Amino acid sequence: MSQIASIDEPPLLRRLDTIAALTAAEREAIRQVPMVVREVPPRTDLIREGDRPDECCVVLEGFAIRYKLALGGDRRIIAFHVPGDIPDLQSLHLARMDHNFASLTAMRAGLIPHRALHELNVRHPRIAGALWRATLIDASIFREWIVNLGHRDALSRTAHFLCELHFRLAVVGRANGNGIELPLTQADLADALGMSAVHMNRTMQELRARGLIEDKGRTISCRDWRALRTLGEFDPDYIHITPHEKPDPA
Amino acid sequence: MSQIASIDEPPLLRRLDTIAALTAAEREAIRQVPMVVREVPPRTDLIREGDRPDECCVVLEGFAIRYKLALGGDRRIIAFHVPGDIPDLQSLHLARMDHNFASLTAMRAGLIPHRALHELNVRHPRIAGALWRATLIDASIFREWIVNLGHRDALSRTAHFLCELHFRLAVVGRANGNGIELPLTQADLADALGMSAVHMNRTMQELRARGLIEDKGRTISCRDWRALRTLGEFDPDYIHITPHEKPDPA
DNA sequence: CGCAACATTGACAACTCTCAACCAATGTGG
DNA sequence: CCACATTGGTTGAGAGTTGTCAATGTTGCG
Repeated sequence: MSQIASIDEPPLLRRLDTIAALTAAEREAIRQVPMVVREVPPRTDLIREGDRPDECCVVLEGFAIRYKLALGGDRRIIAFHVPGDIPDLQSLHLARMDHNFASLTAMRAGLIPHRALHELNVRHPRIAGALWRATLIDASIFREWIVNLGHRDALSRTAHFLCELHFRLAVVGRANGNGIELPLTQADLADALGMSAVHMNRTMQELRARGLIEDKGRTISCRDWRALRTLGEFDPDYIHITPHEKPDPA
Repeated sequence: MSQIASIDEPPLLRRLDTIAALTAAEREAIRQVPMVVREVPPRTDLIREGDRPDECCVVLEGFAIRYKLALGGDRRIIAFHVPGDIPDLQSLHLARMDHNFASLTAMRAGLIPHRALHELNVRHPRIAGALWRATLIDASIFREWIVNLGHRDALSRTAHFLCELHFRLAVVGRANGNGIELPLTQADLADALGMSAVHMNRTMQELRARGLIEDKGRTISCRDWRALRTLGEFDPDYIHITPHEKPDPA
């Protein structure tokens, strides 16, 4: 019924393999979808609130965020995206964007016309189901963020975020052993985690002091993810990876 | 192409009318979907984390919540549901529940087998689109909660919540003028808004002291929703009501 | 070298939590 | 009808967490 994705699988296919068991025909159909590849500079808006996009964007390489702007112009990061994600998949059925979507690092993006996705959905109902499921996983991650922001203190909130990032990167083969790339500045992190940059800084120091993380430059590493998971009450079930692709639970 | 829902429209149809312009045939197909009606006592779990439901539940009357349980057993409310909502629609494509779903008040629930919904989706792609959209609106509300919990203080957080509730009730014709039913205890509210019950109490007092709300029993009313919206930075765009059904923006 | 972006620090204020008690409304049993 | 238990709302005091402001390091890069 399905094959395991190889390391050099295109990011979208690799990601879809983690949420559905696709047939060879379905995989081929996905490969054939027309996609325009575009190199996006760091910190560049791709979609703004109020836009009505007619294409979706796959993250092929690099990192992206979604954010909202407060009345005062403050930015509130609401989601973080890794290769294989389709951050604006919702635009397929929800015409008006209610938030912004931007690159964080330099990013390679794959643009797929809505029309092509609609055709794919009609021709391959199981792919439609998989895409629907992708948006549902998106929502599940939001729910977990609600818990994280509403009910955990700065330290475990940060631990939880790092565990989620590590897990999601591992799923698509982007974790380097114990380390992950963390392209967010502390101010970005603070914004995503609902705290001030100063407190974010002190929280990172506390994590380092406890020996839970080490960071050199843009990379963060952790000798004991289990300890970090305990601190952050992290349980990856909410990311809904199908068993056949569940990554090493180290 | 579409008709405006009448007051005594079944809640699901009334809700779907606010997110899609359905044809008479599509509306009839929805009416014909087999649904078992069940009376549910207050505060009763309908679905637990780990369950794999084979039906979806429409809220016909009353209120429901979704929540997660922390390791220590603490409950974290992640969503609030009003008549017309299908809180577990995600189970159609995401087999394993990652959270719990329970009645809050006495509730009339309509249970629809997944099979029937899948058939409906196959036969009526535009209904499938509308249901997909419903799950996307769900996700949009989660995003707004992320902003609310992460970036607003207790007072405006509470104001925002009340505005959302009022708006969503108004959409399905369940607001009584300036008042709404608020069946949550202060402890429930505190839990949903990520604060302690004591602080919730003081926050409600502050809202009353400022003349923004009045509450008698299980009902809350507000003379000036505009002021409350300003305080809560509430803008209903994220609820994605289609223009033809947009309720009075008072 | 010198700028610019990011990280870090200290002092202080503000917000929110915890604990522990008390009040008010409601419902039940005797 | 009252005594009592239960639930939900309220209060006060004190502690803990987090935010703000303003300044100082540090690093990378033109």
